[in-house]
Amino acid sequence: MATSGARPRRATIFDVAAEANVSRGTVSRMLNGEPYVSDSAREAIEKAIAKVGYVRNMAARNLATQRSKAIALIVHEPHSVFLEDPNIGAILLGTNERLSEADYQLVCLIIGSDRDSARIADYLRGGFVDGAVIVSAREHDPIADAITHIGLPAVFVGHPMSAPDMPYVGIDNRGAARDITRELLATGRKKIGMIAAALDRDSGSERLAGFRDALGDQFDENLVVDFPLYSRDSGVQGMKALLERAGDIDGVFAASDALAAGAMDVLREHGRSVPGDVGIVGFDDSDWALRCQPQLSTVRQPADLLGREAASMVLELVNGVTPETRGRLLPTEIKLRGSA
Amino acid sequence: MATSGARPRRATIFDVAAEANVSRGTVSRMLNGEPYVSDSAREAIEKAIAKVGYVRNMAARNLATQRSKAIALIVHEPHSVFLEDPNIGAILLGTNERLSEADYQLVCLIIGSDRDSARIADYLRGGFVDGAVIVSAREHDPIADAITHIGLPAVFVGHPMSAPDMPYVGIDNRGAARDITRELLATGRKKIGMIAAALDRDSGSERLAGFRDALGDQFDENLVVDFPLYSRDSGVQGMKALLERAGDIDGVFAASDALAAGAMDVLREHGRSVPGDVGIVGFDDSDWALRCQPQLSTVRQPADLLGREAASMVLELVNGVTPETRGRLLPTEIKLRGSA
DNA sequence: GCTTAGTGTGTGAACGCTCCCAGAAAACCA
DNA sequence: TGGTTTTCTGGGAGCGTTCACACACTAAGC
Repeated sequence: MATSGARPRRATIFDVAAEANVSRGTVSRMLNGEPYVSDSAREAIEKAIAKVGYVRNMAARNLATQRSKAIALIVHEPHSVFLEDPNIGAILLGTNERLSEADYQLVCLIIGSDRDSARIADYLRGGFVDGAVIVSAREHDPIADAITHIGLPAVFVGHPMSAPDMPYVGIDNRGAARDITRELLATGRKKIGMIAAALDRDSGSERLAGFRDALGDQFDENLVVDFPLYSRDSGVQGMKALLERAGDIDGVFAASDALAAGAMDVLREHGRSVPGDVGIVGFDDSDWALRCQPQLSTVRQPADLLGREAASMVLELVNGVTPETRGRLLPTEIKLRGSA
Repeated sequence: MATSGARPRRATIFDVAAEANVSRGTVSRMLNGEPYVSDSAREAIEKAIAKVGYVRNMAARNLATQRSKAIALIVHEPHSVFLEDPNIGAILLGTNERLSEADYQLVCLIIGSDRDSARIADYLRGGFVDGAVIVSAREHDPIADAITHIGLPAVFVGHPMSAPDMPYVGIDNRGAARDITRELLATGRKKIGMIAAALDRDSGSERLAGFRDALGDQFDENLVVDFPLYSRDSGVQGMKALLERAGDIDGVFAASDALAAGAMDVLREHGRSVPGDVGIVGFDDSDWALRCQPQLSTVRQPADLLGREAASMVLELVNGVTPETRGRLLPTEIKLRGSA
C-alpha cells in the first residue's frame, strides 16, 4: 500500500465551499471561529468538511497569516550532551506541556554539526516557527547570533554571556553552588576540591564561581579540575587527578551528579569511604543521585518548570506582550542524602 | 531589544530580481541550483541577495512545491518513557545525522497527551513534513492509524502489530532475548525468572517470547513478572516479587538494563551475591549496564543505526523509491560482563 | 417610510514562491 | 547562408489560505 507517487488531490477550502453552497470566505471564517456565521451555514460546512475529507493546508495558512503556531526548541548537541544531560528531557517535556495548553506545536531541532546550524538558521528564518526556546547554548553560539539577527522572539534556558540582553529563564547556579558547598563545609571538611565542567556555558562557570564564593580564603585553585562535559567519565578522570594532587582531600563538589558518580567510583577503588573519608556533593538531582551508594547529596533543579516557564515567556513575546523582567530565576532545592 | 510588533517587511524574490535587473524566474532558478543561468546573472543575483538581505520564505516554497524538506520524528511519551528510555536519544541523533546529510530538517514532535495527538495529526496533514519516523509506537496507536490514513510516507522504529504493513526497522528482539537467556543457561542456572515490561509494545512482547523459546520445557509462567515501564523502579518491584515466589531463584533476565539495575539493588539488600547466587542479564547496553556492580551482561542494540536506517528508508519513500524490503532488522551484539 | 445599526455573505487581492511556456539570443552544423 | 539545436530569460498562472471591503438582508428607532 504505502504511499507511492501521486496522492489524490487534497480537498481545499473551495471544495468545501462548493459542497456546502457557501463561499470560501464563509468557510474560512467558520474554520477560524470568527463570529458572523449563521447556524445553517455552519452546519452545512461541517457536513461538507466531513464529506470531502478536508484538512487545512498549513503552509498556505502560514503564508497568508505570516505565523505558524509553532515554536522551536533548539538543542545544541556538542559531543552528545543530549544523551548525557539529565535535564534536557525534562525541559523538553515541560516546554511541550505548556505549548500544548496554548495549542502551539513544539518543534524540536537538534544541532549536531555546522551544517545543521546553517540549515536551522534557514528554517527559523523560513517562517516555520513564531518563536524559539534555546537550550544549552554555548558562549558565542552562532544560532544565538542568528536569532537576534533575524529578530525572532526567543527565550534562553540558561543565560549565555554572548546574549546578555535576551530573555532567559534559569536557576541561580552560583547561589546554589555556594549553598551546597557550604553544606560540605558544615560537615567539617578542611580540604575541598571541585570537579568543574562546561566552563564555556553559564551553568559551568557560575557553579565554579559559587564554589569559590563559599570557600573564600580557603579556595585553592590547585584543587579545581575542569572538563568539557558533565559526564561520568570526566568525573572519573577528575577524581583521579584530585587524588594525585592532594591525597588528603576530604571533600568534593562535583558540578553534576554524573561527575559525582564517576568520582565516587574512583574513591571506592582507592579505598576511600564516602562519606567517612571524603564527603561529596553533586548537582542536578538526576537518576545518578539515587543510583549512588550512598545516595548523593545534591541540588535539585526544576527542569520541567524551566521548560514551562520558557514556553510561557516565548508565548508572551510572540503575542506582543513585553515580559515584566528580562530574566527569571527559579528556585533550587538542596537535597541532603548520605554522601556528605 | 526583543522583537515587538511590526518587523520591517522582509525582502522577497521580487526585491532581489529588481535589484539585480533580472526576472524572478531567473532568481528562482539560481536559488534552486538549476542550470541555464548565465554567469553574469548569477553574480548580479548574489550581490543583490546580500544587499537586500534576502532569505527564502519556506512557507511560500512549501505551498508552491507541495513539499517541505522536513521529516517528523514522532515520540510517544507515555509516563515519561522519553526520560527513561536510553535508546531514544541515540535514535534521535542517528536520524538527525542521516537527514542532515540529505539536507532535510528533522522536526521532532512529542506526544504527551491526547490533545497533542490530535494537534500532531493536524500538523502532519498540514504539509509541514514530507514523511515521518515513529518511535516507540504502542499497539493501537492513534497516530499510526492517522498516518496510514493520511498516506504520509512513514517508517516505524520497531514493528507494532497494529501496523503490520508499514515499513519498519528494528532488531530481532525475540532472537536476541533467546540468545542472552541461553548465556544464562550456559552458566548452569536452573531456576530462571524474567522481569518483563511494556508488553503492549512489540519490543516487550518479543523479548518475552524469546525468553520462552530459550527455556523450552523449563519455562515457568510463575517466574515471569511484567510491568508497564522499562524503569528501574519496576525492576525493584519485579525482583521483590520474584524472590517472594521463588526464594531459590538463581537467574534473571531483565527486559532492560534499568530493570536489571533495580533488580540487582534488591538482590544486594537481600544478601544475594551477583553472579554468585544469582546470575542476571539485561537488554540495551545503556549507561545502566556500566554503572552496575558487577557490570551487566546485556544485549547491545545499535540505536543510532536504527535511527539512521529509518531516516534512509523514509527518504527513499519520499523520493518515490519503493524499498526492497518492508522491514529491516539490524544485528544486535551480546556483551558479556560480570553479572552472569 | 427612511435611516441606522447589526448580521451574514461573496469576492478580489494579497502572501512569496515554483512551474511552465514562449520566445530571444547564442552556438553549432551543413 | 539558413536552419537547427542549445542556452538563457521573462512573465503568466497557480499553490490554498486569509484579509479587507462591498454588499445584502433584517430589525429596530424615530
